[in-house]
Amino acid sequence: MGIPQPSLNRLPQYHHYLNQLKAKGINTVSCSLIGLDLNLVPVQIRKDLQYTGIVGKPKTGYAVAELIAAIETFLGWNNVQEAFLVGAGNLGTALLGHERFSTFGLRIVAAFDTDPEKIGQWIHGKMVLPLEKLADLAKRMSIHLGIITAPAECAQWIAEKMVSGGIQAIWNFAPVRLNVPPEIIVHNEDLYSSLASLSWKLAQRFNIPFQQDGGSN
Amino acid sequence: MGIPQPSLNRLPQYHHYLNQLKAKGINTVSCSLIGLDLNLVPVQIRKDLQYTGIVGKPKTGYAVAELIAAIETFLGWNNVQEAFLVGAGNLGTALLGHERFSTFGLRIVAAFDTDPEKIGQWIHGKMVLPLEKLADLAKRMSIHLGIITAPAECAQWIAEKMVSGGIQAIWNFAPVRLNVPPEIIVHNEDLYSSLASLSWKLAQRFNIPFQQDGGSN
DNA sequence: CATATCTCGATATTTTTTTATCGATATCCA
DNA sequence: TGGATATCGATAAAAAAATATCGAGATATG
Repeated sequence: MGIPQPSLNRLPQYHHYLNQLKAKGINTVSCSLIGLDLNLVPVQIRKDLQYTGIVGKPKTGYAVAELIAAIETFLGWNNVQEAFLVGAGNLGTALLGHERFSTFGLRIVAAFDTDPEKIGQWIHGKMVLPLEKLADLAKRMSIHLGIITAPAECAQWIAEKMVSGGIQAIWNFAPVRLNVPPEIIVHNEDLYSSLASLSWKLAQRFNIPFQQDGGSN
Repeated sequence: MGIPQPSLNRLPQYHHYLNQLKAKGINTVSCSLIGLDLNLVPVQIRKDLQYTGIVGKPKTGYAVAELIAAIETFLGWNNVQEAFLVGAGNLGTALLGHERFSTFGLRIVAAFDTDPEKIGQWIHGKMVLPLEKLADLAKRMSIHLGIITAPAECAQWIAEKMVSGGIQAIWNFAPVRLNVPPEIIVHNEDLYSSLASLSWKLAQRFNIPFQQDGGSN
């Protein structure tokens, strides 16, 4: 893997924080400061940042701009990936509207759906196309990334269309495990899974009110 | 913590899978089978399930229905939490429309916004109210869960309103770290963070095409 | 009814991730 | 200019999570 998954997940957090610093005109930052603001121990931050290849200066810390650039380069955020999105429902529409994705290396170039009502519409400047055209278009436009925001029932079928169109990575918002060839990168964004931790913690709070662990994480 | 975070995150995956089995009329399941379908090693599944308190039978495995119930009880999904959502934009609308949340212990009862255009509208059967009313209503209705789907700039301010209204847990979709009292449970749902792993893996794929690790996870 | 096989649950081991420690070095201040 | 201090980077230790192993019990089969 090269970098631990948890470190990978923290990098965008640093990225966001550093951009705030930059906006405030702060040019240099230490792990101690980041840790103070982000509630993490400095050593961990230092280790995470080391994966990006950045080097800091003792006593001073890191150059904010350099650090931002290092994270972006490391994550591949400076060469923008074009993506197709399938499922122009509520969630799909939300993602299509997220203009800020382009700052994070993602540009959704078209949406697909099977609903005749939706096909032909423009959502946030992107045309909704019939799903049958996906594979062919993906090939011709060399699209490597697909986003599934369709209902769980259709997800597998959509994934197969994506794969047949040469798509290499799928960002899947449907709560199903996709069955695809092993070389395809699948990232599941399961809101229910996320909700689970929250419910559990909340349930704990109300069932065992005397044992308040106070962790905000 | 009681249960490791990764285990907690896997439980909904099992839950979903088990429901599929149930729908197919399968009454009993072993960890080996789950593992085969979900691409996990049986021991890990067994350990995860043990946290829910379920006991299986050698040779047979677990009773599907019992197992589903055990997970739901463990996660607190059978006593539904009512929640307020703030930010009736694209993402907020998407979440308001997710009727299935109620199956997972979550019922969004009202939406809030500051935009006069939105206030008074009904979105998926939920009224959009002015944000000023949040704290008071939360108190009166004993709402313990808040969902933030507003822009990053407003998130901190919204969080404070929630806290003042007695809300105990916040599901935060804005990409900012919220500054709240330590006893408040905050769960950040950062799409950019999620995107990071995906971008990184995709970048790896295109930069080092000869080192195909083939991991679909 | 005995034996082979499967799977659980518990314990042990390995791996991964987090946290601690320490010497080296850059900056600040007297 | 010299010493105090903060912070990095590297190495080491600790904690957490994943995986392996094994005995015991349940079911099927001959």
